[in-house]
Amino acid sequence: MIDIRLVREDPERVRASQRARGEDEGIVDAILAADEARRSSLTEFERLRAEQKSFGKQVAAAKGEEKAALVAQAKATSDKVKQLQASADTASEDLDALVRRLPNVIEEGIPSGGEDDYAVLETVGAPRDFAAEGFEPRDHLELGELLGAIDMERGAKVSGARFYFLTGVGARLELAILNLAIAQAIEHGFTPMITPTLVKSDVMHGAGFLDAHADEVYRLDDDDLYLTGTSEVALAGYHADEILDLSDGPKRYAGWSACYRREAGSYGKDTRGIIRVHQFQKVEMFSYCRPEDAADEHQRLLGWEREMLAKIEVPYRIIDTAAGDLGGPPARKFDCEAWVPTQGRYRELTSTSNCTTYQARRLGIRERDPNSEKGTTRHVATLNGTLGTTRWIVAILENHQQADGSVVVPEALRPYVGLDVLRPA
RNA sequence: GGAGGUGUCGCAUAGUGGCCUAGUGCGCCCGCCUGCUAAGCGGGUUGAGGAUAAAACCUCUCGCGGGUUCAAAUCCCGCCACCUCCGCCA
Repeated sequence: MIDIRLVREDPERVRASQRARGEDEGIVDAILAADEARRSSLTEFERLRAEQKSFGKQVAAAKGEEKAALVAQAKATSDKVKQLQASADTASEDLDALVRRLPNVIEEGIPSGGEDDYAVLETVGAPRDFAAEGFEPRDHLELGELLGAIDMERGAKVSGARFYFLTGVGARLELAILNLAIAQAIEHGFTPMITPTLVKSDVMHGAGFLDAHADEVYRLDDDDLYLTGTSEVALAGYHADEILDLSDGPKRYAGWSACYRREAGSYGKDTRGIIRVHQFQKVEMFSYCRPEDAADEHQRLLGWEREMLAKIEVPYRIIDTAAGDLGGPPARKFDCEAWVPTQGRYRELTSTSNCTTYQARRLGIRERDPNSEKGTTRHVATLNGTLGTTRWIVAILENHQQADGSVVVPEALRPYVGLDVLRPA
């Protein structure tokens, strides 16, 4: 949710953001009208309510017949107050519903357009030339099966399509990635967190995951709970309805959790292997910071992602996601995509978003405004970014494979895997 | 799952239908006093929204949501959280 005051004060900026996203800009005028309607009905209600209250004191003081007369008189006001309150409530709800439909206002200067309109900011490292090395690279699943690391067949037997078992060195490799990520996060001052993966609907809503992509989310109907697709949700809800002290800098958490995604609408895409699955594990950075510090914090999160990618020694590129591909909460999003040799293209390994005050506003996360002498509050900014996921196994296996099907473990992972080379069983 | 209890302004507490515009103590902030500190004295101290050039001011907020009433922290219903006990279970 964005600040209604921004719509009032700078509607053109909001319209421009909607245009860049390829979304309806007429909603801005609808919001302005609804805001006007809310304020006038609120004023009307408050005026009569004040009248009712002062009249109530006269009733309390009166006795006998006089009191009976006053009570009768007060009755009429009471009905009218109820009516006005009802219409003021309706007007507020109407405005709220409209404002909640509005995605975050984009950071100025990011690319306009949709999925394919991203800008490549940087390419790091070069893909290996397997032809020059004299062998055809195997894809991650073939390697995974050869190494006894990935079992898709039994995953499907037990849970259906897009489920899998990580076995033996596969399980060790996943734990290694996640533990390396947690270790790095701790080193940089993050608080490690193991989060709930079932959350209430208001937290799911607040984090912004039930708007455009609600069909991506698993829902437990009997309990009115949702399975989270990332620990970002629980970490955003962690400080809901609190006033934080950010005077010592951002509050940074590293969440470790299983992640669940329905992958509705991706039938036929990435059906092979563990690139696109219903359940995986992730270590996610999450930061609460001051709004004016958010863009810098975003760069810091990106920096920590790059540090992790350097440790697994894979070629990758960084893209600046186009406005129309952001989703509701982010104002800007950087993805790091690793080279996947057998696909001949880059695939997302990390994603870092600056949600500015969008999530915090919905979740009621505030701080004392350092610019205010009266100690008023304001909403904080929230950001998130990936430090490691199950999918990283794909990039590691394919980029570090050798002609005999063995895989060299990147040095930084070796203490966590406990092996220098993974060899076919 | 069942029974009982509790939920008030940062903390502790008072408040059983109108005098609550929610009192008091502690803590915290500002000031006075004072060689310094403490004590003492005076004032301030939930959050949200509206109004305003800014204020004064107005409305809402006593776990959350409904209801009764001219009037609700107070009465009624539902929900949630916590505590105690019983049962069941990893």
